Amino acid sequence: MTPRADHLTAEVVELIGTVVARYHEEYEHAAAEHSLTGAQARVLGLLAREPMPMRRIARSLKCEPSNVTGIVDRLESRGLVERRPDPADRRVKLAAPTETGRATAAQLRDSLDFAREPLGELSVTERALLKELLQRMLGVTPE
Amino acid sequence: MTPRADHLTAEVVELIGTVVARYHEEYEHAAAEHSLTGAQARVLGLLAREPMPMRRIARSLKCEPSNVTGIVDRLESRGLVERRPDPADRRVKLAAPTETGRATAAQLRDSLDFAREPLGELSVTERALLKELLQRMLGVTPE
DNA sequence: ACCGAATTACTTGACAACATGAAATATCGA
DNA sequence: TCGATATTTCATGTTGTCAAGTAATTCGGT
Repeated sequence: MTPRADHLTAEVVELIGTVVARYHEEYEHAAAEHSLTGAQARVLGLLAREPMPMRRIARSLKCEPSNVTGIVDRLESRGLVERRPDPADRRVKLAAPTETGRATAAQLRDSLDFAREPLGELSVTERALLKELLQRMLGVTPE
Repeated sequence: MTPRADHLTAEVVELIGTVVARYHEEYEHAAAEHSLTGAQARVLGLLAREPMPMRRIARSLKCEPSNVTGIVDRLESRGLVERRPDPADRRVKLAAPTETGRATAAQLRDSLDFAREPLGELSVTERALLKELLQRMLGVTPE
């Protein structure tokens, strides 16, 4: 595989680690302001985009489906999410945000200042550059 | 505060989210290969750099000191870490990696291919550019 | 210099959330 | 009907918080 990382690469890795830590901190904080845990906020954000079966939530979160049951339970007991039957398949339950849930998700998205604010430090050109570098790094091939 | 994010910024935020997710995945995976949890791996990595009192571990992890007790307990029961008295202050306990712990930490660091491998996609110039952009974003002022 | 009070470091215990894996139930598809 | 799939439940372990408790240090006043 890759040989031992050079100094520059190591520095970048370190920086990414810092970004990750900062991101998490901000995310948890934003979630906590709505009395949500990180996991709950993630699921709510996911469902705000599009209702989906439990199974798919689990795939998105990369965790076991049995875990999702509990998270959705807690969201449901707070009236942010509801389970609806899937007309096409009676085994599956579609989790969908309620009206309140959608509102909370929107507020949450807005208060997710993490990258928005620091990105203000960068010019438009730089942001575009950063975007391209990250895409390349992630192996995203722009169509 | 910052006005509603423009399209470009939103894209970059999204990308950062993806980077964060990928990073975590890789980190947990690397930790699991040594039968460690993410938190345990983080603490071990921290101590491999430099032994430190429990309180400082808590500050690094941004969690309560009482939480660190349990994590270090588990690492200690597996012989990866030991608690030593601080000669200067009998209240504090210094957590330090054992020989095995240091070896595990080194392996862990090496298997942390996340950013190393994808960064291979970028040229040296690009990596330097990325480093600078991330530093600016994080508000790091290079001396 | 001394003594008592506040502070600090760590642990313990109770409790909630998250996470996994195995087993149970219900439904689908071939 | 049989095997696969979607969800839940249960047992268990780790991470996290908070409040209370113990031990050691520091500081202020005399």
